Amino acid sequence: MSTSWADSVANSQTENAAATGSFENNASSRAPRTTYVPPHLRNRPASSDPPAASNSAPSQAGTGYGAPSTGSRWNGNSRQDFGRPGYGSGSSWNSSRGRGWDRGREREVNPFGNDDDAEPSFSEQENTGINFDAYEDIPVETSGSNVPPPVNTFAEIDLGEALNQNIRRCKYVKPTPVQRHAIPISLGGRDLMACAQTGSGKTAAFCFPIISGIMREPNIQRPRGTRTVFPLALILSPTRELSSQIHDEARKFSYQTGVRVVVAYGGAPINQQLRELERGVDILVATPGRLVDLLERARVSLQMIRYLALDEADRMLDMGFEPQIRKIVEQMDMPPAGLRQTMLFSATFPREIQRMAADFLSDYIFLAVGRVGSSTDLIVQRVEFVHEADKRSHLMDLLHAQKENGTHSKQALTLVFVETKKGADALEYWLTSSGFPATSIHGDRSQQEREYALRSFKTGKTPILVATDVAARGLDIPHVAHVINFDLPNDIDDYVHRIGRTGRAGKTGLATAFFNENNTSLARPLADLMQEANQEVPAWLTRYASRAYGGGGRNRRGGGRFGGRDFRRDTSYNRGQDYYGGANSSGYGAAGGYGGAGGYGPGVSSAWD
DNA sequence: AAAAAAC
Repeated sequence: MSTSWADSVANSQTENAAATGSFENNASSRAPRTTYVPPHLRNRPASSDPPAASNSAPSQAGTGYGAPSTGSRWNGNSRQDFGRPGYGSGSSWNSSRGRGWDRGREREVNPFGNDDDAEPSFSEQENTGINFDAYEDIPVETSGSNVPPPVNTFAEIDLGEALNQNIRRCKYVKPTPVQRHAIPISLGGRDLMACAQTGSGKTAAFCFPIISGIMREPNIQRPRGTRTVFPLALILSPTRELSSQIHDEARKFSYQTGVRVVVAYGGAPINQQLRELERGVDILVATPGRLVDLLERARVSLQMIRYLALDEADRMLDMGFEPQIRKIVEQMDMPPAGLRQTMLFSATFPREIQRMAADFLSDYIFLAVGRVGSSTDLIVQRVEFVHEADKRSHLMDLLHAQKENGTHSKQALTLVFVETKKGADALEYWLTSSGFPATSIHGDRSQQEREYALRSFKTGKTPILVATDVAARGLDIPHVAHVINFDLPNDIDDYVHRIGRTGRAGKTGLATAFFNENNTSLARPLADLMQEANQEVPAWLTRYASRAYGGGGRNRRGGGRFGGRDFRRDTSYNRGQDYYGGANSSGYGAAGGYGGAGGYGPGVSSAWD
């Protein structure tokens, strides 16, 4: 079994390598994206490390990075913990972290591949592709007591040289808005509920403070002589692929910091994950089911957890996931709120979910980062009335048009969302039978198939991916030019997450939805969302919307505001009292909301990830 | 009603 798994990884790597040649300059450096690297592929020879990865700390101190004035702060008058000998040099990092991590025979795999020297253009394309100018005037709202002020550069944050170097390797020039606000809050030790957009560096926003915080406590003593491992940080996400993606990102950020990141999720052989855990783990990235398994086997203990992060937190706390999350957070051995630091990230935070989430938080700060204008400026949204029976032929028309347009290429991927797993299989079969290069991803496929499909899509081998909502949230897939809602979801939030797979990294995107009489409950929130996004709303859709089917769509959740509003401001919650006393808006608009720019109509959540 | 998430 493990052989076939390893083979599949090897195969996908081969495939990825093969794609490099035909994919111009942007595929090879994505090799480290491979979701799971088995041990026998992990120990690359030292010669594969790029020069920049060497441990010559002196040569890197403050080299032209941001404001150099603070460059010496980290190594100089730093906090007591930093006095540890050899800090910042991976070679001295052993006693308290994973055994053998730094031994020559188990060198840390360089997650940056070789793109430091060879292919700088990739990183520019993928990492600085973020349109920072578009982020300048973003409305930001914070509430809670004593909110730490935002920062404007990475350099003015005391993250540590090793982490700063990785930030440079990632080609992150300056922090995105969510990073500017969230990182100081987290470094200040505060709990956080943040509404933020994944494409703008959300993962980094919770990873940087965690990694930095762990680096500052190099001598944490953990129980020994047991097979149980004691991670210091736990990052939970709702899908395996998203956990895998977070793991890949976190590994880049923690390269040569001595901080070990391990991922655990279902569908993959548990033994390899156990071996990884035994080698030491500081940050555990996991999906809930597999984590519960590991906890019940007593292979993982949460008693040393200092940091808890929930990505896509509203999904993690919705009906399907809540019991598992409560079990993990409240019924195992994790320190309670207040004794750990908890960070919840999501785009949409329905009031009910916020209320529930407050159980996991202690004196938290609420942070909402919006976009000027509409949240989906970069995405052109179209809605077409298509009867159920006509959907396939209509889809084919669209795909044929793309093909003739020349947009049907490896650089222009098309993501087709359907409502059911069966529907995904059927549509994939129909598309491939019709000569379209398509594959599919959904929860009834094996993990191997899922990861192969995602890779095949990303590399352009099959530029059409049929997906259920498993692919709706968080996944960062470059070059998705078109998202087609073959079946519209019932929840406007899901729509928002789905179309957010395109229009990323400063690129424009197109989102087409097939609407018919089965989607009437979505008419109003959809029309409102599109209007707020300055999209053309068909007259027929407006008519459907005005009929107010289904009691107004999902007003029940949004409560009349977009997702980014602190529920503690609700009068029903604080009963006329100024509950938290420390409300402030960071210089943007009135405290009451967003008014025009970035705001949404009744019942519509924000269009963030 | 569906999807996701352990074996």
